[in-house]
Amino acid sequence: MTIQQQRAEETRSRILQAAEECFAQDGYDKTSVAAICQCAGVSKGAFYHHFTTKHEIFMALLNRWLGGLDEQLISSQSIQATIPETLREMAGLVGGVFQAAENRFPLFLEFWSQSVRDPEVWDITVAPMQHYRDFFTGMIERGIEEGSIEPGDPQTTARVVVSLVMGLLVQGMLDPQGADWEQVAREGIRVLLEGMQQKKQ
Amino acid sequence: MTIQQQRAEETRSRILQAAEECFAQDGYDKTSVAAICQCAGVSKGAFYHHFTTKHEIFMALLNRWLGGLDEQLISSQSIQATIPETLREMAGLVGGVFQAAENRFPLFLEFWSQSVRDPEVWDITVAPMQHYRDFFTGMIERGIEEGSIEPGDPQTTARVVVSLVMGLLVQGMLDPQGADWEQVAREGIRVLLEGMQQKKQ
DNA sequence: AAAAACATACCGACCGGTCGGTATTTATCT
DNA sequence: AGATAAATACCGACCGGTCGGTATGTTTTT
Repeated sequence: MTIQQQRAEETRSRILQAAEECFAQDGYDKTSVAAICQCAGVSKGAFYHHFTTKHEIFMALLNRWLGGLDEQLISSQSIQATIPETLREMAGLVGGVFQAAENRFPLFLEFWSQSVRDPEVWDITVAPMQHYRDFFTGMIERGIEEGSIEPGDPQTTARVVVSLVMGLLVQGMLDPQGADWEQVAREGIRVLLEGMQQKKQ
Repeated sequence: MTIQQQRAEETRSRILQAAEECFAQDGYDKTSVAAICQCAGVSKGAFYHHFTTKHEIFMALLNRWLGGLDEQLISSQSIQATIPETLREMAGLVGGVFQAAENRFPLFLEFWSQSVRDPEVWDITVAPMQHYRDFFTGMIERGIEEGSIEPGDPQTTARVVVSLVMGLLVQGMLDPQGADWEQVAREGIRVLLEGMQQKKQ
């Protein structure tokens, strides 16, 4: 990689960083390209050299953000543990996720809001949801196999889990100080598992 | 009420209706006052005769929408039933709520998105959440009293319930065709109750 | 010198809000 | 009851300003 390419990529990432901050702070529409440029310390020419459109940089951010999120969650499952144990462990991670992504949450809402209008945004916003759905469906199925979860429709049960997590996310986004959301997550998963587990009769 | 007042209120509600449609379709920022006027079939003068600001009509819509929602939910609790029965019944209502408010969902997301930036919007958007929290807290407390729910922190449990409902809402908003959300709601409440109920040992 | 990486000046479109004017209804006076 | 004044409801041209995007020039690397 040449010196010039290095420099270019540095500028590119500076612009991305600045755009993320601006979008999170003021929303997509109210963030002007000029504001992004000023925040990044570059000119408009630099911006339009690296991105063809304001919309494009928005999509770039969305992809980067979702990619990272996905990686983090999938890698957090241990193999030797029981399904309920794994789920409980994942609930414990919620607090970390909240803290790590706290300032990106407004951007998240922005994505959702845009996805109603823009099919392109919809695709990559809703896809992860279905992805997690499948992920949890697999877990539930294995739980039923190993006998730790009561037989039932894994699809529906998985949707219930995802719904709970989504709800936690939204509440955490809108009212971060409203509760200890990590604790609520743990309690929620606990109760859900209690309701899903085989009763010893 | 005089003829002139009738006429005025008719135009006013026409503008409100048009604004609701436009905001839901294009979002707050991208909806121009001119577009609202065209959709309502009135002039800009009429608009600014009835509302002082674009922001004001947004708030008017928000208030109207939340008022209706609140009424609907609170009135749906029967007194003679057991707490778990009441909760199950409320879960059954979800389908109706979804169908009734389907085209308003984008507006809902818009409200949330705005609430991150606008404290005024935040107040009246997040307040209902706390309201429902208290509402469910009361129900859980009564459930504990009547012995149908295992003792624990009613606050946290209530937050779990609200989270589940919120998550269902979001998923239903973003992917209405993705599942039979009413069924998921019923199943979710069922599992939660199963986990919360006193085990006969 | 050719190309990449920027900078700057600028354009046309649009938007929220204003304002002077008009038409219709309502109140007041004779 | 008829005339007149006042208030209400509404119209639509217009303005200051912003914004996304472009065209062109300048510097730096290859």
